Amino acid sequence: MKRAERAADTRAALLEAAKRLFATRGYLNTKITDITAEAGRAAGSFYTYFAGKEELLEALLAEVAQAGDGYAGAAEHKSDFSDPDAIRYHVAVYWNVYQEHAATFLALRQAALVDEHFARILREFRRTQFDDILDHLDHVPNLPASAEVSLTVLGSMLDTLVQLWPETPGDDAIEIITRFAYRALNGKDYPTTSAGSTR
Amino acid sequence: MKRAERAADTRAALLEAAKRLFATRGYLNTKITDITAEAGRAAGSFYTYFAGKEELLEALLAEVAQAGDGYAGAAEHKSDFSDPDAIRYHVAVYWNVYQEHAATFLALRQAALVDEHFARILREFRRTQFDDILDHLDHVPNLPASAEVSLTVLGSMLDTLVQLWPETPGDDAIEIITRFAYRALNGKDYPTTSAGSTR
DNA sequence: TGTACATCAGTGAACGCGCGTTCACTGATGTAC
DNA sequence: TGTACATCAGTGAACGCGCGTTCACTGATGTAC
Repeated sequence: MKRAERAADTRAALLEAAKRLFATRGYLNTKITDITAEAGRAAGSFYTYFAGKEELLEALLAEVAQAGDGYAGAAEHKSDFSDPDAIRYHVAVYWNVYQEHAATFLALRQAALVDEHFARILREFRRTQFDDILDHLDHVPNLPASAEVSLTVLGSMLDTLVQLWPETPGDDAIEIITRFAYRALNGKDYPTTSAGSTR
Repeated sequence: MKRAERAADTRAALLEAAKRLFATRGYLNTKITDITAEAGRAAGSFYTYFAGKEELLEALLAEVAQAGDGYAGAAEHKSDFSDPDAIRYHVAVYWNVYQEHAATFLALRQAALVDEHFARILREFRRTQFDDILDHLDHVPNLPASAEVSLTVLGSMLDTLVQLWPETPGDDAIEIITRFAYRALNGKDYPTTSAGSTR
């Protein structure tokens, strides 16, 4: 095996091991030696690739950012939240991206509690999402509060649920949240479709 | 000054100092020596009153429980969430209790991330609240999902907002959340009252 | 009321554990000729 | 193609920092007579 491959393997093994441990015990409870043990390497190897746990988390965040680029240019999507399909689309994207990178987001949230640097990253991440969607409320005629406040409440809902229901089948969760959000934003229900049953 | 008074003073000073620090830097970032310094005592004094940071948090939780007893027997309250006043009442109680003990709840949530014992306490606390309110949905005719799921989503919303808006004037926050919740649960809006303006 | 001794809150330097981080070493891959 | 040396991924024991925790000591309050 070539040197470069070997190195790439070890780096990847450390990242994978970290994700597994973050998902089970959380970021704060995971020691660097736990990660190297889980990855089947010696403690010292860690520092060949990362200056510390923080830098490893940065690497995981870079993975997310890269994966996110796929969605960035996503074809035309519905963007008027007075249309349930538009809400459903956005909820689904959020839900799927989150599930895919659940361990990383969990780690980021925990790191943000203890480290101002990651707190800032988390704030900026949320702010970006917020700004990207804010205009989707422009044509909702009967919001429960200002657009900013309505969107904040909505975001907080999603944020918590995605942590609370790690095992709920995606489709069910998406439909429930969509219906909840639609009702709250529009002040009325939408007709149940074939995909819209809540049970 | 009598001995007993002196002791009570120190214990109280430690608890107050801890709350102040938890509120600003968080539970996980607060060292025991930070607490004693903030309270103006020597490091060793801490252990006269608490076996560790965990036991201090237990004492803070006991304060909350004691304060909560005041609400427990609260006179008849509206309990049908198809009535906006019933929602508003419950949101207000939750909001006020939370604001009062914000530092303690923040500490509990952080401790739960790292310590299974506190994770259990937090789960049980939420479960109690859940069980106390579940039947309030019995007479809502058009829920967006099952009562259990609807209530969970509602709870997650409250939980996050109360962390997110520490400075929002209580009345505004309560009205916004009430309107949001009413719409989501009932699939329609309620008439705006004098107290019901959202801006 | 006064004196002698006991008790206890409070102190802060010192100790030691846990874990992050280093570093001399090994063996395998890569390079030069 | 073969040999000698250089480079580099990986190892794990040892080191040391930060912080929780202890403990001998002080001085003030309480108690006994």
